[in-house]
Amino acid sequence: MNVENTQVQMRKGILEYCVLHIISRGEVYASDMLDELTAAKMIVVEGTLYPLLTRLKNAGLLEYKWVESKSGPPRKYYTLTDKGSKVLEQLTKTWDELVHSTQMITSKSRTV
Amino acid sequence: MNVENTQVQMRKGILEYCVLHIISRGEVYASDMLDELTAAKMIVVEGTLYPLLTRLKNAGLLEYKWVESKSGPPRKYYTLTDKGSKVLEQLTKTWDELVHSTQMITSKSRTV
DNA sequence: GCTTAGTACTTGGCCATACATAGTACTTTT
DNA sequence: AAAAGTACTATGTATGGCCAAGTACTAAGC
Repeated sequence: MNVENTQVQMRKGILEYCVLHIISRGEVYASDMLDELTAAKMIVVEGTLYPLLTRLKNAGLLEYKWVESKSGPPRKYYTLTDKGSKVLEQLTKTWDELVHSTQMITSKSRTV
Repeated sequence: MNVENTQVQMRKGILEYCVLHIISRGEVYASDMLDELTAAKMIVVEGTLYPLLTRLKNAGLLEYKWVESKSGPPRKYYTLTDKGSKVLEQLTKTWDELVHSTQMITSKSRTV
């Protein structure tokens, strides 16, 4: 058990929320998302993002269309489905509550 | 894939941070922690908390002493070790950064 | 004294996800 | 035709939260 590992664990689930949010703002493809996630220091690698997108698509939260690219192979541009929007709403609520709960606990100082 | 599952995933790692924080405030035993975590709506069950405490103890972050109880079996009262305090500091930083990163992403609104 | 209820802690198995790594397929450049 | 770059796929590992059943001790009821 080390700190790095806990940091990895902390990202679990939150990443899904962030990805849904990014897609909710307009059509994007994987590399766009990687750039934004990296910029926000929500460090993610290809091998994490692509399987996540596939999971979300299979769950019916996303859909995509192929778009030809001028510099390389075609890209999958993702958009949220209605179901995806609903899930995003729920996750937003969950995340807000989680932050609130954590704050409730970590804002207390020692009583001894 | 369902929302509940993601909610469970979101808790990963964060729970560890919360537990360390609770213990950092003074000696407590498991039921105390469960009460506080439940009060903060950070829903946790016995089967999650006890193994977590054992992991943290084996990692050298916690130590405990048995204390006789007037109403039931003896209790393990936990305290943080020096190592535990250091880890807590790091996790605090990690958590703050994660909240910040998530905010960076989720505060943007759609550009389309 | 024996059973019942309550409290505190333990254990084993399951599942989902983040990650590492390697690989496929297509396009453009040289 | 070969090399480099881009976009996506596939497989295997490790970890932590959860469920469910179980152990052990104390106190109360009959």
